[in-house]
Amino acid sequence: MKISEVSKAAELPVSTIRYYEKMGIIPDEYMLRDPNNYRVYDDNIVNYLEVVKTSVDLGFSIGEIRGMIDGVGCSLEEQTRLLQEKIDEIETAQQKLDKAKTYLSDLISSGTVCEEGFGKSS
Amino acid sequence: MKISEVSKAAELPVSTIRYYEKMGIIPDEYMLRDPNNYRVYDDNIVNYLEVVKTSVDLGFSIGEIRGMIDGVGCSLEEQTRLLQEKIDEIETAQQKLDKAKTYLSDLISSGTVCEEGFGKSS
DNA sequence: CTAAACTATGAACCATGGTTTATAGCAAGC
DNA sequence: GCTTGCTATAAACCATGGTTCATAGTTTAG
Repeated sequence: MKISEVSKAAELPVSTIRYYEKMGIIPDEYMLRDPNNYRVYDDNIVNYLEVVKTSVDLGFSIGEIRGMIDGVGCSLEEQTRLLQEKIDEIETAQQKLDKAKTYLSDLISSGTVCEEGFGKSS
Repeated sequence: MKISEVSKAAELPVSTIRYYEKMGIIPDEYMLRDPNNYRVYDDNIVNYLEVVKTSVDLGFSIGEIRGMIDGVGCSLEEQTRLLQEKIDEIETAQQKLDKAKTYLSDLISSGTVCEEGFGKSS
């Protein structure tokens, strides 16, 4: 497939696919160059990009995704450790969001939005 | 107080304080200029910056904080609506994190990290 | 054969949240 | 009065995640 076909199938802009390649998250085996230097993709690239999209949607950064690709060769224990690390990060983020929610809910229920929040010194 | 004193008291770099001013989140009443053009701050700036830090920590963007400052003059109903909007965003973010956590936990428990995640097509 | 459509590249651009740098004025100690 | 230290400004720089642009080669349809 050519890049525009991949773009349609994976629902990602052509520019993003080239960007992902530049960022190192398109494993070599999914792409080769034809004699014109055009990128030619394996059909599996579409499923692969779905996984990438899911990962991005789940909050993984490009760097983390690259780390996971690079980590495919490492031990199951190591892979599990990396995933657990991410889960811990997620839990920390959840606690922070919970705090934020409580803070905002309290502001609303106290009815003192202006005074407690960004009320000016006047 | 001069900017470096505020910096120490509020535990924010001098550069960040100037940046916040440029971004419009330092209300005028907290600062004036002395004859040398140096910034001179009201002592209340420290408490104000604590609120800003809390807000940033809670996930508010600079733009949102500016919006809240600008909104201080608007009705309580409007302020409450803005806060509720943010709470809704937080809940959406929490649901996303929950999904991510479940996804990762399932990967670990299934023991198929490589195959299901970024396993290469090989 | 020519023009439209698609591909390639590198570089510039956008937003976000700052930090760093370059250049210069001001201030206080010795 | 001179050095050190603090202040000022604008502009450049960093990372992140892309998008857009300029320029050029390729391919395909009429």
